[in-house]
Amino acid sequence: MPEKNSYHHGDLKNALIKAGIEILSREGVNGLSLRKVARRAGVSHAAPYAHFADKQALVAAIATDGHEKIHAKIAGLGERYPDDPLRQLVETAWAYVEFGFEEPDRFRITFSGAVEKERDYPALVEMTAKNFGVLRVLVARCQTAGILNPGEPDLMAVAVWGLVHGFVSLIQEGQVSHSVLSHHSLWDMLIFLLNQVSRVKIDSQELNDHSVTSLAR
Amino acid sequence: MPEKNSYHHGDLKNALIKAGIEILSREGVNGLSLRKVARRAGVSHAAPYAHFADKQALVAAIATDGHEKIHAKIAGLGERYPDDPLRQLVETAWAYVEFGFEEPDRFRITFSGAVEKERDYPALVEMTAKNFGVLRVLVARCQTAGILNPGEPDLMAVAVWGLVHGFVSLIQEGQVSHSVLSHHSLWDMLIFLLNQVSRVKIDSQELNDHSVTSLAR
DNA sequence: ACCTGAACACCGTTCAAGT
DNA sequence: ACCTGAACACCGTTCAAGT
Repeated sequence: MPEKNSYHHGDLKNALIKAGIEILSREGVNGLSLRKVARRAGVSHAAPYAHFADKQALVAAIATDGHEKIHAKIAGLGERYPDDPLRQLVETAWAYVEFGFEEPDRFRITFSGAVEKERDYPALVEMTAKNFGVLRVLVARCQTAGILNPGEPDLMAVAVWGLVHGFVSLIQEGQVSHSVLSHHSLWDMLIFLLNQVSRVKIDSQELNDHSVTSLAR
Repeated sequence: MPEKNSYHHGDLKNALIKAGIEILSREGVNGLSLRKVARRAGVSHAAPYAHFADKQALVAAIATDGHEKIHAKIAGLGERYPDDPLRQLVETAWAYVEFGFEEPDRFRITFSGAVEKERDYPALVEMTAKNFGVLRVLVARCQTAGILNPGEPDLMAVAVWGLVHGFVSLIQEGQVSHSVLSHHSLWDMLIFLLNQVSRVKIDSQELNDHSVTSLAR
């Protein structure tokens, strides 16, 4: 779709975001540089400045893209599992875990503050609020159905999000000992965590399509 | 205590760690550079390489120091509040929250994976395990006392840690909306979270010496 | 054993100039 | 409007040489 004009790129902005995500997954957060991104997109190292104010702005765009990916994963769960808010909650949490383990560095940039001043990037703030909104509605629905503990939905949403986010982060950053990890699958651990905030017993075997066990870090 | 010999520093290694922590709190993670650290310690930019293999090694030393600070805060709570594991748990969680908000960048380096390969730094791994050990023992004690939900202590410790860690991280990285933050104090939010994993009702007013409300980010 | 100074490859950012 | 090339200040790391 981009015009391959020799001089003008056509859609350099999106090409830079895409190149940034690729470098991120290959070389990690520390390996991401504007000059590498430009090189990979086939332009000079000063070209990105026509589309992004600075490196932070590109990072913010990558973070926004990450939120969009999460949104695409969880937005349709309401229709896919109608009248089953528990299932929706579990699948939402699992989507979060999957994102964290499949693309750890992208996850880090998206959720773990690679962007210094979020409020300077309205698109990022908006996507963050959008995803939190989806979670809050889902949490409220689970509370009405007697699945989740009562309490203010905003706080309960923060609790559920924090629980899953902390879980993914701690494992990802190598804070959880190998012995704990070797005795439990990610799926079983997640279900254990969700049972903490749940009023009904969530059975780990209820659906075993999520049999991710190894971490190999 | 360090000999102020004109040429030899005496205890440059610790001086570099200290200088690094200071730069961290003044200029943030992105502002931390080996050359700045050397400058602040009053040595040439190549001098640190006599004590640290590379920048990662200095960062690992700073992270280890952060774990030591946390350990100093929580290790004595057992004697300070004997026969009151609930109180010990709440104070431990609060110490974690305090560390996160008083020194956000140091917290980030300590817990949020600034160190790429932890297993290359045995002192860091050891301190991480030590702090997790304190938490696990405390959690097990709370379970015996009927305060925390039952379940394997290792998993339950990960759940409690993840809950608090995720809470601190999400707020710190600006992921939690301003409207949620303006309606609840950090203390009340933490108590709400801990009530999720608790079998007894933890009263927020039980002790109100922790009246931290403003965030002003 | 501990530290310095020069050197190298890399980076973010700016700016006049080209298309 | 979009991109290039040179320039500047900064960084991590290495290494021969000094104390």
